[in-house]
Amino acid sequence: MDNPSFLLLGLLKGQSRHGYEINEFIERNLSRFVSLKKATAYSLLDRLQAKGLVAEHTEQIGKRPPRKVYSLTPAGEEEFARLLAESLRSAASPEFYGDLGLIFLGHIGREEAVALLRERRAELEAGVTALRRVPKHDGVIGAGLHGVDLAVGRQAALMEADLAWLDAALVRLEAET
Amino acid sequence: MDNPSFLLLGLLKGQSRHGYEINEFIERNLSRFVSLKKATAYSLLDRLQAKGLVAEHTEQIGKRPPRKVYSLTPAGEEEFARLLAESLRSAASPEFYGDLGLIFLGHIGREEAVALLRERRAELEAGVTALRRVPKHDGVIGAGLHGVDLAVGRQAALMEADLAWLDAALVRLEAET
DNA sequence: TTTTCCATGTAACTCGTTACATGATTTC
DNA sequence: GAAATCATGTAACGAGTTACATGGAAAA
Repeated sequence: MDNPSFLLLGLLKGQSRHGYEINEFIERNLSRFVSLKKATAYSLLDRLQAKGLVAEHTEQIGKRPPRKVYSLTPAGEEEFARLLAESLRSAASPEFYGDLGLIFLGHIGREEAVALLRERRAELEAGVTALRRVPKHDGVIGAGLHGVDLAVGRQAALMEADLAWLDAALVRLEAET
Repeated sequence: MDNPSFLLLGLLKGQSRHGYEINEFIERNLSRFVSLKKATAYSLLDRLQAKGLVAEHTEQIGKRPPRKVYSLTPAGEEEFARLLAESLRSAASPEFYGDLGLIFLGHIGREEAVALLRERRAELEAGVTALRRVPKHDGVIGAGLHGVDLAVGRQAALMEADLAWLDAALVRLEAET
């Protein structure tokens, strides 16, 4: 059970939604953080239904196109609880693949490397500033001290640490003969 | 052009290797950081050759099985340089998908959440300790102040920041009514 | 009246994983 | 004689992306 499924189950927890609505929600509120394409969401909802984790019923309002409304089944509730516990429990160490550039730093000239890392620094700083400006999502999903805001806070903290590390690395790199 | 390709091109930079050798190298030196399966590497090498980024020639030593030795073509050198610059330049913000658990924290009881986050804390702390103990890879890929060691240092810094954030978050969570 | 919104989907494609297959040769 | 090493692959599968298709209703 992977992240996309977890996301969909979470959005259906305590609230039925139809596919289009789910896609809208993701685009409007979560696009900064996750990327789940429409087609993927639709077909994933099908698969979740096939697995018995969500139930589907069709409804039509006025002359609008009919919608498929999904809601969690008991099995879905259980699975969501399991995934949530697992997600909170495990550390999911900050990505490493993005560090391939650092691993291969020896294949580029020192000065060029420094120049590129300075660009990275600028981008990172802009990213932190932008994140700190993100409006409060409080209540969008849960209530109280959690939800999107909590994740945003963690993200900002990590990016600030990245910035600090990068500054130190630049100093060391420039001190190299 | 994605991470797996970048990895393979980087391993071929300045040094021809055959498929088996590449897989061995990844397993022995990089398994902590990247996961690229054998079958994937073999077929990816084929694709890279089809794209003209690597050249292939077969050699046989004694009565051992014949090997396919790959090396970068000029186009491959160029592509690698491009990918390296791009990788160093871009910030590649520390993963967010792993934060889905935090986003859905509102769907679980406060005490249970705290208990799970404490488990996460322990795991994270163990991870940091383990990382700090990673033996120096200096010279494995490049030489000097870079290569795997640099990436390990960044990773450790990020994990320590994560730990600090987590502690603060726990304090706030427990202060909630 | 033209564009945007609502709402769902299909088809073709690429990518990565798993499990399996092969067969000689060196090491224990 | 058995096991691990060397060395490369294939086939089947699932997941995700892109581009395309549809068609009525509401808004500009």
